[in-house]
Amino acid sequence: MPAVLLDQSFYARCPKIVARELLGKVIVSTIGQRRSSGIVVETEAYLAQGDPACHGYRGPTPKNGTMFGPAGRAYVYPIHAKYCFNAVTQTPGLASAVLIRALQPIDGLATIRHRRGKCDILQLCSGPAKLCQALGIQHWADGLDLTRRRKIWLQESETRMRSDAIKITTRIGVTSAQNLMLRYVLADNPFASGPKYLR
DNA sequence: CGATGGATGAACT
DNA sequence: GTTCATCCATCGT
Repeated sequence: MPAVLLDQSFYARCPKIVARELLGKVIVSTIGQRRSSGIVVETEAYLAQGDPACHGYRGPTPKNGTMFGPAGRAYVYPIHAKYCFNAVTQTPGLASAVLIRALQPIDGLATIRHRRGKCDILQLCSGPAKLCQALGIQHWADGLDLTRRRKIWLQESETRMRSDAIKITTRIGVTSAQNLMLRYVLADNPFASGPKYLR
């Protein structure tokens, strides 16, 4: 019996709620006939209103258009020769999303290690660009419908997490709105990114 | 067409 | 702590 796919009603909510509830869910990639997956252990919310760090803050552009579209789509953008993966939240017209920042790898470890060129399991998906490389996600995935079981999707976890304690901190790497507590991380999880005091 | 800058990551000291 | 390679949409000539 296949795991329960996260549907549009899951994504079509406030990004703070979605960011919190995505922790412990599983992201699956079936790119290149290879399945790779991991448990989401760290997310960040980017708000439609009052959040200058959000890419949609200054209105729609060709680059951020996906953020203004329907919930449950992937918003993938290039940064510093790498990519970051977000799930679009709320309703069309509101540019909000949740950035997936770190995973605990589950399936396709050999594929992930090959894509990453690294061996240490703690370093495979501990950062937004790292997990994109690990799962084979690139700019072509921008706009992809995550509510279909096609190439990339998110589903309920079939295994219980060791701990479900959640730590909330400021976001990593943003230069504006540094005061907002919008980063969600499974407490003490070694697969998360950032320094230890942020876990 | 060249310059710029960013929700980064790796390799340094 | 630091530097810097690299992508690509956007913006200013």
